Amino acid sequence: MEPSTNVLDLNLLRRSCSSCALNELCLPAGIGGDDLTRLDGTVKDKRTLERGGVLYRDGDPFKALYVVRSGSLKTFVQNEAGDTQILGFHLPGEIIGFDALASNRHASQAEALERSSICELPYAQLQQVTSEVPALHRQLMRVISREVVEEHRHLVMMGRQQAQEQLAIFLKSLADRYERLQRDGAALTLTMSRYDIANYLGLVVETVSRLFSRMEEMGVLEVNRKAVRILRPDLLADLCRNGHPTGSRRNDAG
Amino acid sequence: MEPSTNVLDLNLLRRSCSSCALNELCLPAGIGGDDLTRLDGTVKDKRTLERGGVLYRDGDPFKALYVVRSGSLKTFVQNEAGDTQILGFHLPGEIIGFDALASNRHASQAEALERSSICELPYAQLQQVTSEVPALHRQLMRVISREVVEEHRHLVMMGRQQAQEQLAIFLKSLADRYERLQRDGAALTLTMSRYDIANYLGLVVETVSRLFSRMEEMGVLEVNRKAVRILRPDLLADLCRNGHPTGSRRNDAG
DNA sequence: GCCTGCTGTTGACCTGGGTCAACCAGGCAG
DNA sequence: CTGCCTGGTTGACCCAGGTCAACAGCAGGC
Repeated sequence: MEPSTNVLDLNLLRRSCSSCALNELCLPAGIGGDDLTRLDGTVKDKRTLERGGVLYRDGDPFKALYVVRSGSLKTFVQNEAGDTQILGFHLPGEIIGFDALASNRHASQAEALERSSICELPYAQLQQVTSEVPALHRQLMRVISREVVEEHRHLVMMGRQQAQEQLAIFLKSLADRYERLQRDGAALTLTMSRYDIANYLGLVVETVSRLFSRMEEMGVLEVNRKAVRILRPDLLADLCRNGHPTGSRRNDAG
Repeated sequence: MEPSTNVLDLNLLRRSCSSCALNELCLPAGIGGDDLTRLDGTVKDKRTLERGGVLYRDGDPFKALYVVRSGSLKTFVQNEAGDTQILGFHLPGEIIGFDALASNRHASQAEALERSSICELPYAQLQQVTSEVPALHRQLMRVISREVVEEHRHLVMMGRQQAQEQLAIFLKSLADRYERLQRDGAALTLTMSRYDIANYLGLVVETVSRLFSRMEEMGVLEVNRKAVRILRPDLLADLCRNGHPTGSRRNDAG
Protein backbone atom coordinates (compact mmCIF):
# COMPACT_ATOMS: atom_id res chain seq x y z
CA MET A 1 0.00 0.00 0.00
CA GLU A 2 2.99 2.37 -0.17
CA PRO A 3 3.06 4.87 -3.02
CA SER A 4 4.12 2.23 -5.50
CA THR A 5 6.27 2.76 -8.53
CA ASN A 6 4.02 1.23 -11.15
CA VAL A 7 1.46 3.90 -10.45
CA LEU A 8 3.79 6.28 -12.18
CA ASP A 9 5.00 3.91 -14.84
CA LEU A 10 5.36 6.33 -17.68
CA ASN A 11 5.82 3.61 -20.25
CA LEU A 12 2.12 2.99 -20.22
CA LEU A 13 1.52 6.51 -21.30
CA ARG A 14 0.77 7.53 -24.85
CA ARG A 15 -0.56 11.02 -24.72
CA SER A 16 -1.12 12.52 -21.33
CA CYS A 17 -4.35 13.72 -19.78
CA SER A 18 -2.77 17.15 -19.45
CA SER A 19 -2.53 17.50 -23.18
CA CYS A 20 -5.90 15.92 -23.89
CA ALA A 21 -8.60 18.12 -25.38
CA LEU A 22 -11.23 16.45 -23.22
CA ASN A 23 -9.37 17.54 -20.14
CA GLU A 24 -12.07 19.67 -18.61
CA LEU A 25 -14.91 17.27 -19.30
CA CYS A 26 -13.21 14.17 -18.03
CA LEU A 27 -11.80 13.02 -14.74
CA PRO A 28 -9.01 15.64 -14.69
CA ALA A 29 -11.53 18.49 -14.41
CA GLY A 30 -10.39 20.67 -11.54
CA ILE A 31 -7.25 18.66 -10.92
CA GLY A 32 -3.98 20.47 -11.28
CA GLY A 33 -0.26 20.06 -11.84
CA ASP A 34 1.32 17.34 -9.83
CA ASP A 35 -1.90 15.52 -9.09
CA LEU A 36 -2.74 15.43 -12.77
CA THR A 37 0.59 13.80 -13.47
CA ARG A 38 -0.30 11.07 -11.01
CA LEU A 39 -3.68 10.51 -12.61
CA ASP A 40 -1.94 10.43 -15.92
CA GLY A 41 0.16 7.59 -14.65
CA THR A 42 -2.83 5.41 -14.03
CA VAL A 43 -4.26 5.75 -17.51
CA LYS A 44 -3.36 2.63 -19.32
CA ASP A 45 -2.66 2.06 -22.94
CA LYS A 46 -5.52 3.33 -25.03
CA ARG A 47 -7.66 0.69 -26.70
CA THR A 48 -9.31 0.92 -30.06
CA LEU A 49 -12.61 -0.73 -30.88
CA GLU A 50 -14.16 -1.28 -34.28
CA ARG A 51 -17.86 -0.74 -34.85
CA GLY A 52 -19.70 -3.46 -32.93
CA GLY A 53 -16.64 -4.18 -30.81
CA VAL A 54 -17.38 -5.07 -27.20
CA LEU A 55 -15.57 -3.24 -24.41
CA TYR A 56 -17.04 -5.37 -21.64
CA ARG A 57 -19.98 -7.69 -21.29
CA ASP A 58 -22.44 -8.41 -18.53
CA GLY A 59 -20.77 -10.57 -15.93
CA ASP A 60 -17.19 -9.70 -16.86
CA PRO A 61 -14.96 -9.21 -13.83
CA PHE A 62 -14.44 -5.58 -13.01
CA LYS A 63 -10.95 -4.41 -13.83
CA ALA A 64 -11.21 -0.84 -14.95
CA LEU A 65 -13.32 2.17 -15.68
CA TYR A 66 -13.25 3.46 -19.23
CA VAL A 67 -13.28 6.89 -20.79
CA VAL A 68 -14.46 7.39 -24.33
CA ARG A 69 -11.67 9.22 -26.07
CA SER A 70 -13.10 9.32 -29.56
CA GLY A 71 -16.07 7.72 -31.30
CA SER A 72 -19.15 6.59 -29.43
CA LEU A 73 -20.51 3.60 -27.53
CA LYS A 74 -23.80 2.28 -26.27
CA THR A 75 -24.33 0.50 -22.97
CA PHE A 76 -27.22 -1.89 -22.41
CA VAL A 77 -28.57 -4.62 -20.19
CA GLN A 78 -30.37 -7.79 -21.12
CA ASN A 79 -32.86 -9.44 -18.80
CA GLU A 80 -33.31 -13.20 -18.43
CA ALA A 81 -36.03 -13.17 -21.08
CA GLY A 82 -33.39 -11.88 -23.44
CA ASP A 83 -34.81 -8.48 -24.18
CA THR A 84 -32.45 -5.60 -24.26
CA GLN A 85 -32.64 -2.12 -22.83
CA ILE A 86 -30.16 0.47 -23.96
CA LEU A 87 -29.04 2.57 -21.00
CA GLY A 88 -27.10 5.24 -22.75
CA PHE A 89 -25.01 6.46 -25.64
CA HIS A 90 -21.59 7.69 -24.69
CA LEU A 91 -19.59 10.42 -26.35
CA PRO A 92 -15.98 11.46 -25.83
CA GLY A 93 -15.14 12.50 -22.29
CA GLU A 94 -17.78 10.27 -20.75
CA ILE A 95 -16.79 7.62 -18.25
CA ILE A 96 -18.45 4.24 -18.16
CA GLY A 97 -18.26 1.09 -16.11
CA PHE A 98 -19.50 2.36 -12.74
CA ASP A 99 -22.16 -0.29 -12.44
CA ALA A 100 -19.43 -2.85 -11.84
CA LEU A 101 -18.32 -1.32 -8.55
CA ALA A 102 -21.31 -2.79 -6.74
CA SER A 103 -20.48 -6.45 -7.26
CA ASN A 104 -17.06 -6.43 -8.91
CA ARG A 105 -18.71 -7.63 -12.09
CA HIS A 106 -20.06 -5.59 -14.92
CA ALA A 107 -23.83 -5.48 -14.89
CA SER A 108 -24.16 -4.28 -18.47
CA GLN A 109 -22.50 -4.46 -21.84
CA ALA A 110 -20.63 -1.71 -23.66
CA GLU A 111 -20.34 -1.79 -27.42
CA ALA A 112 -18.80 0.61 -29.93
CA LEU A 113 -21.17 2.29 -32.38
CA GLU A 114 -18.27 3.22 -34.65
CA ARG A 115 -14.49 2.99 -34.57
CA SER A 116 -13.70 4.37 -31.13
CA SER A 117 -10.73 4.76 -28.87
CA ILE A 118 -10.87 4.29 -25.16
CA CYS A 119 -8.74 5.24 -22.18
CA GLU A 120 -8.58 2.50 -19.59
CA LEU A 121 -8.41 3.38 -15.91
CA PRO A 122 -7.39 0.24 -14.02
CA TYR A 123 -9.39 0.48 -10.84
CA ALA A 124 -6.76 -0.82 -8.44
CA GLN A 125 -4.37 1.90 -9.45
CA LEU A 126 -7.07 4.51 -9.67
CA GLN A 127 -8.06 3.69 -6.12
CA GLN A 128 -4.49 4.05 -4.99
CA VAL A 129 -4.26 7.48 -6.55
CA THR A 130 -7.64 8.65 -5.32
CA SER A 131 -6.67 7.73 -1.79
CA GLU A 132 -3.68 10.02 -2.13
CA VAL A 133 -5.38 12.78 -4.06
CA PRO A 134 -8.57 13.87 -2.31
CA ALA A 135 -9.54 16.18 -5.16
CA LEU A 136 -9.61 13.20 -7.48
CA HIS A 137 -11.73 11.25 -5.05
CA ARG A 138 -14.24 14.08 -4.98
CA GLN A 139 -14.17 14.35 -8.75
CA LEU A 140 -14.78 10.62 -9.11
CA MET A 141 -17.78 10.82 -6.80
CA ARG A 142 -19.06 13.80 -8.76
CA VAL A 143 -18.82 11.90 -12.01
CA ILE A 144 -20.65 8.85 -10.75
CA SER A 145 -23.27 11.10 -9.18
CA ARG A 146 -23.70 12.78 -12.54
CA GLU A 147 -24.48 9.37 -13.95
CA VAL A 148 -27.19 8.93 -11.33
CA VAL A 149 -28.71 12.29 -12.25
CA GLU A 150 -28.49 11.42 -15.93
CA GLU A 151 -30.38 8.22 -15.30
CA HIS A 152 -33.08 10.13 -13.49
CA ARG A 153 -33.53 12.19 -16.62
CA HIS A 154 -33.84 9.02 -18.67
CA LEU A 155 -36.44 7.73 -16.23
CA VAL A 156 -38.51 10.90 -16.40
CA MET A 157 -38.36 10.83 -20.16
CA MET A 158 -39.59 7.25 -20.32
CA GLY A 159 -42.16 7.53 -17.61
CA ARG A 160 -43.80 10.85 -18.27
CA GLN A 161 -43.14 11.95 -21.82
CA GLN A 162 -44.97 11.33 -25.08
CA ALA A 163 -43.05 9.70 -27.90
CA GLN A 164 -42.48 12.95 -29.75
CA GLU A 165 -41.24 14.77 -26.67
CA GLN A 166 -38.92 11.89 -25.99
CA LEU A 167 -37.30 12.04 -29.39
CA ALA A 168 -37.03 15.81 -29.15
CA ILE A 169 -35.34 15.56 -25.76
CA PHE A 170 -33.02 12.89 -27.05
CA LEU A 171 -31.94 15.04 -29.98
CA LYS A 172 -31.62 18.12 -27.81
CA SER A 173 -29.43 16.33 -25.32
CA LEU A 174 -27.26 15.04 -28.13
CA ALA A 175 -26.95 18.55 -29.53
CA ASP A 176 -25.98 19.91 -26.11
CA ARG A 177 -23.33 17.28 -25.69
CA TYR A 178 -21.99 18.02 -29.18
CA GLU A 179 -21.58 21.62 -28.19
CA ARG A 180 -19.77 20.77 -25.00
CA LEU A 181 -17.36 18.96 -27.31
CA GLN A 182 -17.05 22.10 -29.43
CA ARG A 183 -18.82 20.42 -32.31
CA ASP A 184 -21.66 21.95 -34.24
CA GLY A 185 -24.73 21.10 -32.20
CA ALA A 186 -26.99 21.63 -35.19
CA ALA A 187 -25.36 18.96 -37.33
CA LEU A 188 -25.79 15.62 -35.66
CA THR A 189 -24.41 12.34 -36.89
CA LEU A 190 -26.46 9.56 -35.42
CA THR A 191 -23.96 6.78 -34.98
CA MET A 192 -26.61 4.56 -33.47
CA SER A 193 -29.31 2.83 -35.53
CA ARG A 194 -32.99 3.74 -35.46
CA TYR A 195 -33.46 0.49 -33.56
CA ASP A 196 -31.07 1.70 -30.90
CA ILE A 197 -32.82 5.02 -30.57
CA ALA A 198 -36.21 3.34 -30.33
CA ASN A 199 -34.97 0.91 -27.74
CA TYR A 200 -33.35 3.65 -25.69
CA LEU A 201 -36.65 5.52 -25.60
CA GLY A 202 -38.83 2.48 -24.96
CA LEU A 203 -40.47 2.74 -28.38
CA VAL A 204 -40.37 0.70 -31.58
CA VAL A 205 -38.48 1.55 -34.76
CA GLU A 206 -41.56 2.38 -36.77
CA THR A 207 -42.58 5.04 -34.28
CA VAL A 208 -39.15 6.63 -34.30
CA SER A 209 -39.06 6.57 -38.07
CA ARG A 210 -42.46 8.24 -38.28
CA LEU A 211 -41.41 10.85 -35.76
CA PHE A 212 -38.33 11.76 -37.77
CA SER A 213 -40.52 12.17 -40.83
CA ARG A 214 -43.04 14.23 -38.92
CA MET A 215 -40.40 16.53 -37.48
CA GLU A 216 -38.97 16.95 -40.95
CA GLU A 217 -42.42 17.91 -42.27
CA MET A 218 -42.74 20.39 -39.43
CA GLY A 219 -39.52 21.96 -40.60
CA VAL A 220 -37.71 21.26 -37.35
CA LEU A 221 -35.19 18.84 -38.80
CA GLU A 222 -33.59 17.86 -42.03
CA VAL A 223 -33.04 14.13 -41.95
CA ASN A 224 -30.75 12.27 -44.27
CA ARG A 225 -30.11 8.78 -42.98
CA LYS A 226 -27.66 9.21 -40.13
CA ALA A 227 -27.17 12.90 -40.74
CA VAL A 228 -29.66 15.08 -38.90
CA ARG A 229 -29.61 18.83 -39.14
CA ILE A 230 -31.53 20.85 -36.60
CA LEU A 231 -33.10 23.67 -38.61
CA ARG A 232 -35.20 25.17 -35.84
CA PRO A 233 -33.62 24.71 -32.43
CA ASP A 234 -36.36 26.90 -30.97
CA LEU A 235 -39.10 24.58 -32.21
CA LEU A 236 -37.14 21.57 -31.06
CA ALA A 237 -36.93 23.08 -27.59
CA ASP A 238 -40.70 23.61 -27.68
CA LEU A 239 -41.27 20.00 -28.62
CA CYS A 240 -39.32 18.94 -25.55
CA ARG A 241 -42.18 20.27 -23.43
CA ASN A 242 -44.98 19.90 -25.88
CA GLY A 243 -45.87 16.37 -26.72
CA HIS A 244 -48.98 17.08 -24.70
CA PRO A 245 -50.28 20.43 -25.93
CA THR A 246 -53.57 20.03 -24.06
CA GLY A 247 -51.80 19.15 -20.84
CA SER A 248 -52.07 15.38 -20.68
CA ARG A 249 -51.59 13.76 -17.37
CA ARG A 250 -50.21 10.39 -16.60
CA ASN A 251 -50.80 10.63 -12.92
CA ASP A 252 -49.02 13.52 -11.48
CA ALA A 253 -48.24 12.91 -7.88
CA GLY A 254 -49.19 11.26 -4.63
CA MET B 1 -7.65 18.76 7.10
CA GLU B 2 -5.79 17.04 9.96
CA PRO B 3 -7.50 14.10 11.69
CA SER B 4 -9.83 16.41 13.55
CA THR B 5 -11.40 15.83 16.90
CA ASN B 6 -14.99 16.55 16.02
CA VAL B 7 -14.96 13.52 13.76
CA LEU B 8 -15.05 11.45 16.89
CA ASP B 9 -17.36 13.66 18.88
CA LEU B 10 -19.26 11.03 20.77
CA ASN B 11 -21.85 13.46 22.04
CA LEU B 12 -23.55 13.31 18.70
CA LEU B 13 -24.09 9.62 19.08
CA ARG B 14 -27.36 8.08 20.16
CA ARG B 15 -27.14 4.45 19.32
CA SER B 16 -24.07 3.33 17.49
CA CYS B 17 -23.79 1.73 14.10
CA SER B 18 -22.16 -1.25 15.77
CA SER B 19 -25.29 -2.03 17.69
CA CYS B 20 -27.65 -1.24 14.83
CA ALA B 21 -29.68 -4.06 13.37
CA LEU B 22 -29.19 -2.71 9.87
CA ASN B 23 -25.46 -3.03 10.29
CA GLU B 24 -24.84 -5.44 7.46
CA LEU B 25 -27.12 -3.75 4.96
CA CYS B 26 -25.88 -0.27 5.52
CA LEU B 27 -22.60 1.55 5.15
CA PRO B 28 -20.87 -0.43 7.91
CA ALA B 29 -21.10 -3.67 5.91
CA GLY B 30 -17.65 -5.20 5.89
CA ILE B 31 -16.20 -2.56 8.16
CA GLY B 32 -14.77 -3.72 11.44
CA GLY B 33 -13.78 -2.65 14.94
CA ASP B 34 -11.87 0.56 15.09
CA ASP B 35 -12.95 1.77 11.69
CA LEU B 36 -16.55 1.24 12.59
CA THR B 37 -16.12 3.41 15.65
CA ARG B 38 -14.85 6.19 13.44
CA LEU B 39 -17.80 5.87 11.07
CA ASP B 40 -20.02 5.90 14.11
CA GLY B 41 -18.56 9.24 15.03
CA THR B 42 -19.71 10.83 11.82
CA VAL B 43 -23.32 9.79 12.17
CA LYS B 44 -25.18 12.80 13.40
CA ASP B 45 -28.21 13.04 15.59
CA LYS B 46 -31.02 10.99 14.12
CA ARG B 47 -33.92 12.92 12.65
CA THR B 48 -37.54 11.95 12.75
CA LEU B 49 -39.98 12.78 9.97
CA GLU B 50 -43.74 12.59 10.05
CA ARG B 51 -45.70 11.25 7.10
CA GLY B 52 -45.29 13.77 4.28
CA GLY B 53 -42.27 15.36 5.95
CA VAL B 54 -39.57 16.50 3.57
CA LEU B 55 -35.98 15.44 4.15
CA TYR B 56 -34.58 17.55 1.34
CA ARG B 57 -35.94 19.27 -1.72
CA ASP B 58 -34.69 19.81 -5.20
CA GLY B 59 -32.09 22.57 -5.16
CA ASP B 60 -31.25 22.33 -1.46
CA PRO B 61 -27.53 22.66 -0.78
CA PHE B 62 -25.88 19.34 -0.24
CA LYS B 63 -24.92 18.80 3.36
CA ALA B 64 -25.30 15.13 4.07
CA LEU B 65 -26.23 11.69 2.90
CA TYR B 66 -29.09 10.02 4.72
CA VAL B 67 -29.82 6.49 5.81
CA VAL B 68 -33.34 5.32 6.41
CA ARG B 69 -33.34 3.87 9.90
CA SER B 70 -37.02 3.06 10.19
CA GLY B 71 -40.11 3.81 8.16
CA SER B 72 -39.97 4.54 4.44
CA LEU B 73 -39.46 7.41 2.02
CA LYS B 74 -39.99 8.21 -1.61
CA THR B 75 -37.65 10.25 -3.78
CA PHE B 76 -38.83 12.05 -6.87
CA VAL B 77 -37.98 14.71 -9.42
CA GLN B 78 -40.20 17.32 -10.97
CA ASN B 79 -39.52 18.72 -14.42
CA GLU B 80 -40.13 22.32 -15.46
CA ALA B 81 -43.60 21.39 -16.69
CA GLY B 82 -44.34 20.40 -13.12
CA ASP B 83 -44.93 16.72 -13.62
CA THR B 84 -43.43 14.38 -11.15
CA GLN B 85 -41.54 11.14 -11.53
CA ILE B 86 -40.96 8.97 -8.50
CA LEU B 87 -37.47 7.53 -8.58
CA GLY B 88 -37.68 5.09 -5.75
CA PHE B 89 -39.11 3.96 -2.46
CA HIS B 90 -36.58 3.58 0.29
CA LEU B 91 -36.68 1.12 3.16
CA PRO B 92 -34.49 0.89 6.26
CA GLY B 93 -30.80 0.48 5.53
CA GLU B 94 -31.00 2.32 2.23
CA ILE B 95 -28.88 5.40 1.66
CA ILE B 96 -30.18 8.38 -0.27
CA GLY B 97 -28.90 11.72 -1.42
CA PHE B 98 -26.18 10.65 -3.86
CA ASP B 99 -27.57 12.74 -6.68
CA ALA B 100 -26.38 15.84 -4.85
CA LEU B 101 -22.71 14.97 -5.16
CA ALA B 102 -22.65 16.05 -8.79
CA SER B 103 -23.47 19.71 -8.27
CA ASN B 104 -23.51 20.16 -4.50
CA ARG B 105 -27.26 20.62 -4.69
CA HIS B 106 -29.93 18.01 -4.36
CA ALA B 107 -31.46 17.14 -7.70
CA SER B 108 -34.53 15.46 -6.26
CA GLN B 109 -36.85 15.56 -3.28
CA ALA B 110 -37.14 13.03 -0.49
CA GLU B 111 -40.36 12.70 1.46
CA ALA B 112 -41.45 10.37 4.25
CA LEU B 113 -44.28 7.96 3.45
CA GLU B 114 -44.90 7.34 7.14
CA ARG B 115 -43.29 8.34 10.43
CA SER B 116 -39.64 7.58 9.77
CA SER B 117 -36.31 8.05 11.42
CA ILE B 118 -33.17 8.95 9.57
CA CYS B 119 -29.45 8.82 10.24
CA GLU B 120 -27.65 11.85 8.89
CA LEU B 121 -24.14 11.47 7.51
CA PRO B 122 -22.66 14.96 7.17
CA TYR B 123 -20.64 14.72 4.01
CA ALA B 124 -17.68 16.80 5.10
CA GLN B 125 -17.01 14.51 8.01
CA LEU B 126 -17.83 11.40 6.02
CA GLN B 127 -15.27 12.45 3.45
CA GLN B 128 -12.69 12.96 6.15
CA VAL B 129 -13.27 9.46 7.47
CA THR B 130 -13.39 7.80 4.06
CA SER B 131 -10.04 9.35 3.23
CA GLU B 132 -8.62 7.67 6.31
CA VAL B 133 -10.50 4.39 6.03
CA PRO B 134 -10.06 2.91 2.54
CA ALA B 135 -12.54 0.12 3.27
CA LEU B 136 -15.22 2.72 3.87
CA HIS B 137 -14.35 4.48 0.66
CA ARG B 138 -14.80 1.24 -1.24
CA GLN B 139 -18.05 0.53 0.54
CA LEU B 140 -19.36 3.98 -0.30
CA MET B 141 -18.52 3.49 -3.96
CA ARG B 142 -20.23 0.10 -3.85
CA VAL B 143 -23.38 1.58 -2.41
CA ILE B 144 -23.64 4.34 -4.98
CA SER B 145 -22.89 1.84 -7.73
CA ARG B 146 -25.71 -0.30 -6.38
CA GLU B 147 -27.96 2.69 -6.87
CA VAL B 148 -26.87 2.89 -10.50
CA VAL B 149 -27.67 -0.78 -11.01
CA GLU B 150 -31.00 -0.34 -9.27
CA GLU B 151 -31.86 2.48 -11.63
CA HIS B 152 -31.01 0.30 -14.59
CA ARG B 153 -33.58 -2.18 -13.33
CA HIS B 154 -36.15 0.58 -13.08
CA LEU B 155 -35.33 1.63 -16.63
CA VAL B 156 -35.73 -1.88 -18.00
CA MET B 157 -39.01 -2.26 -16.18
CA MET B 158 -40.37 0.96 -17.63
CA GLY B 159 -39.00 0.52 -21.09
CA ARG B 160 -39.63 -3.11 -21.82
CA GLN B 161 -42.28 -4.50 -19.52
CA GLN B 162 -46.07 -4.66 -19.77
CA ALA B 163 -48.06 -3.03 -17.00
CA GLN B 164 -48.82 -6.33 -15.28
CA GLU B 165 -45.21 -7.47 -15.35
CA GLN B 166 -44.21 -4.11 -13.93
CA LEU B 167 -46.51 -4.36 -10.96
CA ALA B 168 -45.43 -7.95 -10.35
CA ILE B 169 -41.77 -6.95 -10.43
CA PHE B 170 -42.46 -4.05 -8.11
CA LEU B 171 -44.18 -6.29 -5.57
CA LYS B 172 -41.52 -8.96 -5.88
CA SER B 173 -38.74 -6.46 -5.29
CA LEU B 174 -40.56 -5.13 -2.27
CA ALA B 175 -40.98 -8.64 -0.93
CA ASP B 176 -37.29 -9.36 -1.44
CA ARG B 177 -36.30 -6.22 0.40
CA TYR B 178 -38.67 -7.10 3.24
CA GLU B 179 -36.92 -10.41 3.60
CA ARG B 180 -33.51 -8.82 3.68
CA LEU B 181 -34.89 -6.88 6.64
CA GLN B 182 -36.03 -10.12 8.26
CA ARG B 183 -39.65 -9.20 7.75
CA ASP B 184 -42.27 -11.50 6.30
CA GLY B 185 -41.92 -11.01 2.56
CA ALA B 186 -45.40 -12.35 1.95
CA ALA B 187 -47.14 -9.72 4.04
CA LEU B 188 -46.50 -6.34 2.51
CA THR B 189 -47.64 -3.02 3.87
CA LEU B 190 -47.76 -0.53 1.04
CA THR B 191 -46.88 2.71 2.72
CA MET B 192 -47.09 4.54 -0.60
CA SER B 193 -50.38 5.42 -2.27
CA ARG B 194 -51.68 3.84 -5.47
CA TYR B 195 -50.83 7.13 -7.13
CA ASP B 196 -47.25 6.76 -6.05
CA ILE B 197 -47.04 3.21 -7.34
CA ALA B 198 -48.59 4.21 -10.65
CA ASN B 199 -46.25 7.15 -11.01
CA TYR B 200 -43.22 5.05 -10.16
CA LEU B 201 -44.17 2.58 -12.89
CA GLY B 202 -45.12 5.19 -15.47
CA LEU B 203 -48.79 4.18 -15.37
CA VAL B 204 -51.99 5.79 -14.08
CA VAL B 205 -53.82 4.95 -10.86
CA GLU B 206 -56.72 3.29 -12.59
CA THR B 207 -54.44 0.81 -14.29
CA VAL B 208 -52.70 -0.06 -11.04
CA SER B 209 -56.01 -0.46 -9.27
CA ARG B 210 -57.31 -2.77 -11.99
CA LEU B 211 -54.12 -4.80 -11.89
CA PHE B 212 -54.41 -5.32 -8.14
CA SER B 213 -57.94 -6.52 -8.66
CA ARG B 214 -56.92 -8.80 -11.51
CA MET B 215 -54.07 -10.32 -9.51
CA GLU B 216 -56.46 -10.88 -6.65
CA GLU B 217 -58.91 -12.67 -8.98
CA MET B 218 -56.05 -14.79 -10.23
CA GLY B 219 -55.41 -15.84 -6.65
CA VAL B 220 -51.90 -14.38 -6.60
CA LEU B 221 -52.60 -11.73 -4.03
CA GLU B 222 -54.97 -10.86 -1.27
CA VAL B 223 -55.41 -7.10 -1.29
CA ASN B 224 -56.86 -5.11 1.55
CA ARG B 225 -56.15 -1.45 1.08
CA LYS B 226 -52.50 -1.01 2.05
CA ALA B 227 -52.11 -4.59 3.21
CA VAL B 228 -51.10 -6.97 0.44
CA ARG B 229 -50.56 -10.64 1.06
CA ILE B 230 -48.73 -12.68 -1.52
CA LEU B 231 -50.62 -15.95 -1.65
CA ARG B 232 -48.75 -17.49 -4.57
CA PRO B 233 -45.14 -16.30 -4.77
CA ASP B 234 -44.59 -18.80 -7.57
CA LEU B 235 -47.29 -17.26 -9.72
CA LEU B 236 -46.04 -13.79 -8.89
CA ALA B 237 -42.59 -14.80 -10.08
CA ASP B 238 -44.17 -16.08 -13.31
CA LEU B 239 -45.94 -12.80 -13.84
CA CYS B 240 -42.62 -11.00 -13.62
CA ARG B 241 -41.68 -12.62 -16.92
CA ASN B 242 -45.11 -13.11 -18.37
CA GLY B 243 -46.94 -9.94 -19.17
CA HIS B 244 -46.40 -10.98 -22.76
CA PRO B 245 -47.46 -14.63 -22.99
CA THR B 246 -47.23 -14.58 -26.77
CA GLY B 247 -43.76 -13.06 -26.71
CA SER B 248 -44.39 -9.42 -27.47
CA ARG B 249 -41.57 -7.35 -28.75
CA ARG B 250 -40.94 -3.70 -28.30
CA ASN B 251 -37.89 -3.60 -30.41
CA ASP B 252 -35.29 -5.91 -29.16
CA ALA B 253 -31.87 -4.69 -30.12
CA GLY B 254 -29.74 -2.91 -32.63
C1' DG C 1 -72.70 12.06 14.88
C1' DC C 2 -72.25 14.25 10.19
C1' DC C 3 -69.96 16.46 6.54
C1' DT C 4 -66.03 16.93 3.48
C1' DG C 5 -62.30 15.34 1.13
C1' DC C 6 -59.15 12.28 0.00
C1' DT C 7 -57.85 7.46 -1.83
C1' DG C 8 -59.20 3.70 -4.24
C1' DT C 9 -62.25 0.98 -7.44
C1' DT C 10 -64.96 0.04 -11.47
C1' DG C 11 -67.11 0.84 -15.97
C1' DA C 12 -67.40 2.73 -20.79
C1' DC C 13 -64.94 4.71 -24.18
C1' DC C 14 -60.89 6.43 -26.94
C1' DT C 15 -56.24 6.91 -28.75
C1' DG C 16 -51.11 6.78 -29.01
C1' DG C 17 -48.30 3.95 -30.32
C1' DG C 18 -47.55 -1.09 -31.13
C1' DT C 19 -48.13 -4.78 -34.79
C1' DC C 20 -47.94 -6.62 -39.30
C1' DA C 21 -46.76 -6.27 -43.88
C1' DA C 22 -45.01 -4.27 -48.02
C1' DC C 23 -41.45 -1.88 -49.97
C1' DC C 24 -37.29 1.02 -50.86
C1' DA C 25 -32.27 2.33 -50.73
C1' DG C 26 -27.57 1.53 -49.84
C1' DG C 27 -23.74 -1.54 -49.17
C1' DC C 28 -21.21 -5.28 -50.34
C1' DA C 29 -20.22 -10.20 -52.03
C1' DG C 30 -19.66 -12.57 -55.99
C1' DC D 1 -23.65 -5.50 -62.88
C1' DT D 2 -26.77 -8.39 -60.01
C1' DG D 3 -28.73 -10.11 -56.06
C1' DC D 4 -29.13 -10.26 -51.36
C1' DC D 5 -29.33 -8.45 -46.87
C1' DT D 6 -29.78 -5.04 -43.47
C1' DG D 7 -31.66 -0.67 -42.07
C1' DG D 8 -35.14 2.45 -42.74
C1' DT D 9 -39.81 4.16 -44.21
C1' DT D 10 -44.75 4.06 -44.89
C1' DG D 11 -49.50 2.42 -44.64
C1' DA D 12 -53.50 -0.10 -42.52
C1' DC D 13 -55.13 -1.96 -38.55
C1' DC D 14 -55.56 -3.00 -33.52
C1' DC D 15 -55.16 -3.09 -28.55
C1' DA D 16 -53.05 -1.98 -23.93
C1' DG D 17 -53.52 1.29 -21.30
C1' DG D 18 -54.95 6.22 -20.85
C1' DT D 19 -59.17 9.24 -20.15
C1' DC D 20 -63.42 10.48 -18.15
C1' DA D 21 -66.95 9.79 -15.00
C1' DA D 22 -69.42 7.83 -11.21
C1' DC D 23 -69.13 6.01 -6.84
C1' DA D 24 -67.60 3.68 -2.41
C1' DG D 25 -65.15 3.76 2.00
C1' DC D 26 -62.36 5.48 5.48
C1' DA D 27 -60.27 9.54 7.97
C1' DG D 28 -60.14 13.86 9.92
C1' DG D 29 -62.45 18.20 11.44
C1' DC D 30 -66.06 20.13 13.97
